[in-house]
Amino acid sequence: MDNQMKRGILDVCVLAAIKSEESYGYKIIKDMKPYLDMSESTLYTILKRLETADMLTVRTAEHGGRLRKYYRITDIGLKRIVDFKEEWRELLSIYAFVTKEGDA
Amino acid sequence: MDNQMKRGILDVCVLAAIKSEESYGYKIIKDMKPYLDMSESTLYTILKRLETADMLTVRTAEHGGRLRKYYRITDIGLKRIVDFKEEWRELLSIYAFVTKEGDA
DNA sequence: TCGAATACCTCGTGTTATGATGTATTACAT
DNA sequence: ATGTAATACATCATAACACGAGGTATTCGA
Repeated sequence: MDNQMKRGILDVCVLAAIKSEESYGYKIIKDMKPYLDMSESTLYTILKRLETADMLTVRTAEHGGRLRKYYRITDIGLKRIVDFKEEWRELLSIYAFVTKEGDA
Repeated sequence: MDNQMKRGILDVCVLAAIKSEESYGYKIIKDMKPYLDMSESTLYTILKRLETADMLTVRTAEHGGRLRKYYRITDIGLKRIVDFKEEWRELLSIYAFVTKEGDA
């Protein structure tokens, strides 16, 4: 998918990936893979951003001799998903505009 | 709607606005208003970009003592709209991902 | 033993939406 | 006649942000 197209939805995708249970970077990318490709550099940037925005919390834990950072969604993060659903309605309206009238 | 969210669809919206018949900047903004707010600076940037990409052609004509630049979509522009419909399917899949499983 | 997988991170770059600002003319109300 | 909105175009600086390239370090299977 187009780079620009991804803006605005990547954040929400990451939040969705940790919605039901906490997860960590490497796993989030793999979970999202079937739906959307996201580079590691992008993911870690987003995770930092979401943390700053208090949409998720982080905890570091050891796993198999390596450190993992587990991310858990917050109420603010959950609200972001709800807001996205609102925005989706606007998107539907725009999609209708793009595909309507004198359609080629 | 979120600023970032608009990326990737603004181009297509402008193309859709001139799809059935040529139009000009000021009118395009008004036509899109019910669906999406776009500032003038954004529109003229996009029009320039689409022209460079050969997705539209321009012709200047006088109207009521003022100059207007009329934009007409090209085959490449029409193809862009078709491609967008493809991308839309991916978006639907992402939307499903965001709203599914353990939904809050 | 050696590469792939796991797991994290930073930095520079290119794209781009927008507010602020500018230039002109026309239309309309006061 | 005077001013204000509407029409119509454009540029520039700025900030957001996705990504490739590059870096570090450990574990595990061939």
